[in-house]
Amino acid sequence: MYESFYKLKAIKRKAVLNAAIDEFVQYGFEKASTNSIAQEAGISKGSLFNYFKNKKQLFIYLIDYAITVIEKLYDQIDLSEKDLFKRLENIGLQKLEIQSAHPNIFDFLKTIKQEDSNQVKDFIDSKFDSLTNEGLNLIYKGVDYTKFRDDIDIEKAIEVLNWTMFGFSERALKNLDTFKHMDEVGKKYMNEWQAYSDFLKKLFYK
Amino acid sequence: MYESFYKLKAIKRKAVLNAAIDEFVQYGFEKASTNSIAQEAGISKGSLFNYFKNKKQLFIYLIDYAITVIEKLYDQIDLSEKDLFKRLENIGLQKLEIQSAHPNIFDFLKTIKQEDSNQVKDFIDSKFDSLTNEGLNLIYKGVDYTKFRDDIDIEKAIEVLNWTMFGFSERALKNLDTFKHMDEVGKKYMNEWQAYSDFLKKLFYK
DNA sequence: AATAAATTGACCACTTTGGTCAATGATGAT
DNA sequence: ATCATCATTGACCAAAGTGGTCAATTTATT
Repeated sequence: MYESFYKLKAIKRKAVLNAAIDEFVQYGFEKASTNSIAQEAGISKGSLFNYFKNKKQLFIYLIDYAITVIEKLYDQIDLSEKDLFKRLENIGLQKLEIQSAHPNIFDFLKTIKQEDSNQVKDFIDSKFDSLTNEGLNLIYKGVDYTKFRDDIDIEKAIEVLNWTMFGFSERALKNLDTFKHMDEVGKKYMNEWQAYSDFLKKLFYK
Repeated sequence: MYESFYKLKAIKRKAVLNAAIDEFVQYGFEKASTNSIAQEAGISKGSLFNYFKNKKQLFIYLIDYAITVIEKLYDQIDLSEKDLFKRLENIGLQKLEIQSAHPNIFDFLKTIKQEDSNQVKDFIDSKFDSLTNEGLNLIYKGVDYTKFRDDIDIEKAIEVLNWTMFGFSERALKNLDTFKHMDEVGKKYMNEWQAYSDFLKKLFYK
């Protein structure tokens, strides 16, 4: 199916993936331009349509790719880690790693859920039926909630924690320096996050 | 300049404004389609180009409109209210009122800052030079921070509060029922917000 | 009924679309 | 050096969409 695409060198393959992801995130399936994708990826349109027989196939490939990425993320959750903050920190690190390779892949997953082109809607729905919230629950499975203060609404605490993580990572990604190496940047931001994590832990925990 | 547009009935005017805002938010200036705007607003393209002489004028009008809206919001901040939570609640109420008329207007302000079409970039820059962060600082001016616990990092507390507000309103807007009346919906969500506000107040305050 | 004002959508020249394919370039074996 | 294989290119296509116009029609006002 995608043999010619797999044969590509990793760097080029990544460039194509990210160019396509960016374009679909910004404009949606119908208005995404294969011309722009090819140009942004630094390849000719002929090549793009050699790797993928048409726009729809490319889109479908991306969805499957993004889903396997997110499933791998869920698989790597360390269920033996009972501390919520430590567990989220691990997941954050892995997300950072993914995002250093594919900066927009989580946005892509978010936007395709709202995609409304009839050409691809059915396919998307079929893919997400199975995936929905499966891993999201996993994140909180087996967490030791007795560490939380008794006079606190734990559900609200988790929501605030989530929104804080989201806000923090949004801000961090804006400042991402694409020239520096991932492990360097990763260290910096995980350090910064530590401060927020400690801040909330002090408030939430006994 | 825009006489014919001002003569329109309020409902129609609002429809045009929101259709245009939505289109520009989603696709940016260059790729926004005047055909789509007219169709979405329920008017003919001829009318659209009667109200605004061209796409650029329409875009510029929207920017000015959005800026006056946000300036009015800043003007209405009650500086005599020294409690941060109460002050933010007031602002939230006013934002809700604005958003019930123009659901996407804050997104519009956010996205035009990243607009990179040469046709309009200069205009945008000139508009935002003066506005930047002017009102954002106002929100926190004169707030009584002695109410906060002494062992707390107030800057982080404000950030967490902001991210929580953002997360909450994002979620609330997704569930917005367009059929119900604004005051009804507003009451419901301000009630829900109260719970989050109290939750954080209990943690942050002495 | 007559006049003025507002609205329409077919129409224009031009650009962009997704997709094709003959030609060219690169690679490695002989 | 020759040849055969494979990857890559971009000019090219019909079709669709673009921002914008304007004569003709509908609606409102007198």
